[in-house]
Amino acid sequence: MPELPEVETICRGLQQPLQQKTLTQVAVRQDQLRYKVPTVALKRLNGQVVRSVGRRAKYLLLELEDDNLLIHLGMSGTLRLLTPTTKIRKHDHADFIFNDELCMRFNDPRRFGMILVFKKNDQPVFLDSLGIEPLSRACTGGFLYEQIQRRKSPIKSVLMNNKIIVGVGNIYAAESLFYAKISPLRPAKNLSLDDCNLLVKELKKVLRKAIQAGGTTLKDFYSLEGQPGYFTQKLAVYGREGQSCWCCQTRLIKSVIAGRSTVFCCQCQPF
DNA sequence: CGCTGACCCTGACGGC
DNA sequence: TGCCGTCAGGGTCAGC
Repeated sequence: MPELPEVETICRGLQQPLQQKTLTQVAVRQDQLRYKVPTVALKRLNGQVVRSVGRRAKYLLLELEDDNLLIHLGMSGTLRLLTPTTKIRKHDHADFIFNDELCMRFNDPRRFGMILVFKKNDQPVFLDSLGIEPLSRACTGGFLYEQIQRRKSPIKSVLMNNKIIVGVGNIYAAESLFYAKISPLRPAKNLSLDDCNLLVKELKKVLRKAIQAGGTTLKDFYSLEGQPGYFTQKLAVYGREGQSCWCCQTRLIKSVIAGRSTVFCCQCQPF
């Protein structure tokens, strides 16, 4: 479900409530996720204090005293903050209960999410192989330009490649390409440095705006309080196939790129 | 090495 | 009303 702005919103929302709280109990009631939930390993978290809540790519990172807890929401995962006695819903996989009877409940119908635990000095290698954060200083047009030199796949695929830049999913890839007026189908290596500069600029802009809006621009987003997103019609192209372009009124078209549907304006985003 | 497509699941939705 | 096909914002892996 969530892309980077949504995960960032959840991360910020968890910081205040969880910081310095002691985890007293982890209750797993459905351990089938992308990887089986490590029920046994989770037991050793009991009694540990939450030092910080952070994010890397779309992973939420809860730093405890001796261990780190890694949560990925996959396509359909949600976290809610409630009391432990709140009625269980379908697909509620796990509860993380804290010393003040606060409960963080993980729900994931499609089971593409992950809950992982590891010792602090034992960071999983896959975190190291991730690309750079799109909102970091390291993410520049020059960086992208350098990365695309040998890539002939469509620029949209490159934008969504987590080994290059992390956290950019189908929606924000489409949106940033629209604002940069670049066709998602263009072979990456055909982009100029100017194209890359503009694309990175628009990508950052659209991500920042979404974070400012609290990640609520998505129709399926649920906040920590369980409130659905507004879906404020702020998306220029995503989900607007067949409707007219805000810029030139041309009918927006859909094309499948690397298995993901992509909406764009062939007038504003020439090939 | 780069890239595509299949796959892991359930639920929502549109067409008939 | 119900059944069926299609699609969904992510990530991994086999195979070309």
